[in-house]
Amino acid sequence: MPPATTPSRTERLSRPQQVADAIKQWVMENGWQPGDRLPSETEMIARFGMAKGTIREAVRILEAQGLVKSRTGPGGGVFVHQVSEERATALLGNYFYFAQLSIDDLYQIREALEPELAASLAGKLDDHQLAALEAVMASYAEPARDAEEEREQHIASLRFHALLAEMSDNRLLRFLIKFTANMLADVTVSRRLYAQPNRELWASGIAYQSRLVAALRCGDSAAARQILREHMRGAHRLMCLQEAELTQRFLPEIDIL
Amino acid sequence: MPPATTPSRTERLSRPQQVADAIKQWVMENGWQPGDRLPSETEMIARFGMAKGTIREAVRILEAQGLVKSRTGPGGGVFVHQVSEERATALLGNYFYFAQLSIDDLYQIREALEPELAASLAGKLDDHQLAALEAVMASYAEPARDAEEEREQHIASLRFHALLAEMSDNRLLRFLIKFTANMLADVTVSRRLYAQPNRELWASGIAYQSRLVAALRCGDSAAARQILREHMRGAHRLMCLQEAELTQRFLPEIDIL
DNA sequence: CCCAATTTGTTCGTATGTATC
DNA sequence: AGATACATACGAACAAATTGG
Repeated sequence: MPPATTPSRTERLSRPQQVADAIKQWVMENGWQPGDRLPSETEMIARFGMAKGTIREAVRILEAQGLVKSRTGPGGGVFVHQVSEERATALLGNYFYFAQLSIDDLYQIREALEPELAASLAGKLDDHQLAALEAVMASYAEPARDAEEEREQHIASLRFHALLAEMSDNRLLRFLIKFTANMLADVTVSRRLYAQPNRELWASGIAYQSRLVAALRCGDSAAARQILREHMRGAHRLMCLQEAELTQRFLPEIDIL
Repeated sequence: MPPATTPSRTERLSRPQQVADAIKQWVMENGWQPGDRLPSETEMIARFGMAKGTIREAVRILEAQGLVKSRTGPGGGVFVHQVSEERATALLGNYFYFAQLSIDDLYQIREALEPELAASLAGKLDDHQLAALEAVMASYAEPARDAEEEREQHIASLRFHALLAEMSDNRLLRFLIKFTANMLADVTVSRRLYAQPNRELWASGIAYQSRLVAALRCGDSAAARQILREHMRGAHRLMCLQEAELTQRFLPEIDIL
């Protein structure tokens, strides 16, 4: 288990926080692994010489971070738990909630990471995996007829990229690409960037993704990288236009600032 | 404030978790911002009809995620708080604690992101910022004489990259590069990859960084990208050699597997 | 410097819920 | 069904920290 969350500051830590840190360290020292049971509440109360409530708050802290899980009943208790990807995504998402990431910010990351992902996967995927990618593409083979369909297709298209990321054995790359796609989905949906169908974006997306799957199949790493690089640039450009148009349409008073 | 951390599952949530989610939503609905005070414990007890301990556990959950902070005394209370970068780093670090990221994983990310960062900063830095970079470089102008110095220089060199990242106005890029560098520092230190001074790595690092600062100064974006790309490739190669050598030295029995 | 008010922090005893045998 | 072993929740009292008079 990783080191304590807040070791640097010299400020007085609350007792539950101290206990949480102590438990963390305790788990590390003993090399306890996911699935292993921590001592029961009663034992911890004795071990730390603190009241039940304090111990419980400490356990809640670890639980909120996704590091432990507790179950009631006989054989129950507090168990070491591997932080799930969903939990990690949510926790990191909190950090960027106030940050106001722009379309440009997100695409700068996508333009760097996704071509690299494609290049590293070329020639490494089996028929089953390639078929799965084509199956996702099929879900938006027809252009959207209204805003609702447009939104669904947009999400599905991001799923294509998430699925591709899933196929990498680099867990960090996998996480970062999926996280960025998630944030992009949040931004575009919350800012209604998909209010009107954008036929050009749809058509170019389909074309790029088909070419990409072909390149992945025949193991052409350089082509895969290049295709995804162009795909990202194109999508970036169209998204910014969309954003600009929307800004102009709904917030004309911004001109006078 | 971002949506509840665990909305998807249909499993029964603990009451503190429910309360925490409710508070989150409450904050979002009212558009409360960092610094704003939440209702007092007493009010929440009345509002949710629950015991004090339950409310406190809920607040602890939010506090563990870095979303609120509480202070005692008059004028005290629970306050909405912007998740700090340190907290976000620690929380995401938890996710990768069990994941066993390899040197290759980390450098695949660095090779994709750092050249992009360099390119985007070329010509945008003022004299003060360029001087700051050179100051960090000066801290390892002389080759290390022992393992301890080698470790220090290694950390300082990662600080160079963190400082560079700090100069980007893309908060996501900034965070990802610093996070990756942090994880790399953890891995190399914990696995003693810097036990013996590596003169070649030191010399090439210095050379690349000098050239980089020059390219940044004269605004040559393409050159900056290319230099950092080569720098990362070189460092990656040398780190892997170091890793291989160390594996061979300390774990010879791995051959028989 | 102390005192009083306010708000979170901690304790303890008890009771309830839940899963296993 | 009942006993057991756990976490979970409640409530009342007390402690500690901070602010202002």
